[in-house]
Amino acid sequence: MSSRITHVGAKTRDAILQAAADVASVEGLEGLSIGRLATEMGMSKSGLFAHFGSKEELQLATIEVARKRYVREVIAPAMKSEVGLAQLHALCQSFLSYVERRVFPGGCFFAAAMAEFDAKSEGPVRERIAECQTIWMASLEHATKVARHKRQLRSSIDPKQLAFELEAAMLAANWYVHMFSDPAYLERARGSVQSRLADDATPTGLRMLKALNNSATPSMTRQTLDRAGQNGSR
Amino acid sequence: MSSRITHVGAKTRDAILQAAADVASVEGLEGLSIGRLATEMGMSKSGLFAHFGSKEELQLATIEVARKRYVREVIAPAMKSEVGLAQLHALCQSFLSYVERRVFPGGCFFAAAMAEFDAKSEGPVRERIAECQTIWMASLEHATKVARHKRQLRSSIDPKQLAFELEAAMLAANWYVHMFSDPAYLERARGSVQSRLADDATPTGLRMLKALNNSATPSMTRQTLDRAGQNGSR
DNA sequence: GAAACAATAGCACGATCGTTCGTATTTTCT
DNA sequence: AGAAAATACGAACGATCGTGCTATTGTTTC
Repeated sequence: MSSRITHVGAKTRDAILQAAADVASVEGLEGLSIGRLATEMGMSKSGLFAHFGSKEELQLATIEVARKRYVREVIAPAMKSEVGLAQLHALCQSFLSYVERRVFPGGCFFAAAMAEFDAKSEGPVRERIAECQTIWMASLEHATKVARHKRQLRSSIDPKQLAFELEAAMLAANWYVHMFSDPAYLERARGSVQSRLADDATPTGLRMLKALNNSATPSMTRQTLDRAGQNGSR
Repeated sequence: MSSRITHVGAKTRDAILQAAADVASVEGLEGLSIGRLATEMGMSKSGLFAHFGSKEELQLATIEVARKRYVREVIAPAMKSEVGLAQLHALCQSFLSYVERRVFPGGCFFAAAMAEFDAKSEGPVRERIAECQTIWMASLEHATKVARHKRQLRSSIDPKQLAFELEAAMLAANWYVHMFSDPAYLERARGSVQSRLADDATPTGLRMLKALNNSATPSMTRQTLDRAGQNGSR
């Protein structure tokens, strides 16, 4: 009947890891304790532990489900945009939306993990986190290169530098939004992204950016109106 | 004899806290364990513990010595520059130099602490970290306002936005330098700072930035030559 | 229905955590 | 010099950590 052979335990295993990703985004991957997680899942410590051979395996598995969530919530939506400047713009907006929607309760999982492990000694966990971060930066950089090749960004730009500046603004927003519980920092980051792209855009690119913003703002307005229109309906 | 009444224990207490700040920049303020710190200091756990009434007190005291170190290594040097754009520039260079010089072995103490506590529930430690971050951002913002008032930056700029973008680049450099052991990210951040300031500078400000860079680069060259000239002298 | 297997629970281990207490050593004050 | 105070130590506490081992439950398979 089921399209996939799904051992009974695979479902609980995934449920555990989803919860693990949530708590790790708040407490960190080291702060993630097996006992605490077991209590939260309503099962025994040893029962939960049996799904993974060690805490390190649990951490690595947690990273993997977090990565899938990140792909689903950030990367995939942006892939629907036309490659080039539109996609670069979409990646940034998608990330900021992902922070805003609290896809992970503690903010971006990978930002937190990078901050936690960047000074720590080597190990498989640290290595995997670094890989994920590299891949993300590479996709920003790749979108930049395509945009440049399509003459939407000036040929004189340094893709690595632009990717760095975009990511910097997004990361900073991620920290400040949570530290000060102030969503205004998301708007600051959106402003930074806009400036950075506009600074380096060709006239063609500028027109595209203008269009992207005109298509985004009305949609938000409509959404606001829709929500306002719900009063009295329930 | 001594100019300051210095209870004998105050010296060891400070030594403990200096070590605590170092390890906290790597392991985090929660990862800081009293037993580990006592071993590192070559003293008993209870003897060390007696200096603070609780772990929270230790954490708060650690933040305080870290803050003093930050003021000494980042703020104070920049205060020697003329107020305004020069000082804003100096604050940024000073921060990046502080990361480069590894004033804390795990990178910026407050960046690490902010990342660790930003999603955590309220508490005195989290609150103090937020305060320190606010003060730092305020000094960037203040320098920006003075620069604007002195007509070194355009009157149309948003000081909060500029401070956000400068801080974003510096924070990102702090993470990436350590995560990938690649000092090139410091140069990326320096480039970002330069671009951000130049973008918003008036002609007067631009001339000043040009001068600041011409005075910085030869000094580095001289330093390099000096070091090269040392061969054979010892 | 029995046998085989996967999944969970129970219990205990050594280690380390923050913390307390009583005591010994050192420094400071009178 | 002697009293008082500051400082450090050693041992132990309850709690929690990650991790094993054994038994019990529940689900497939013959």
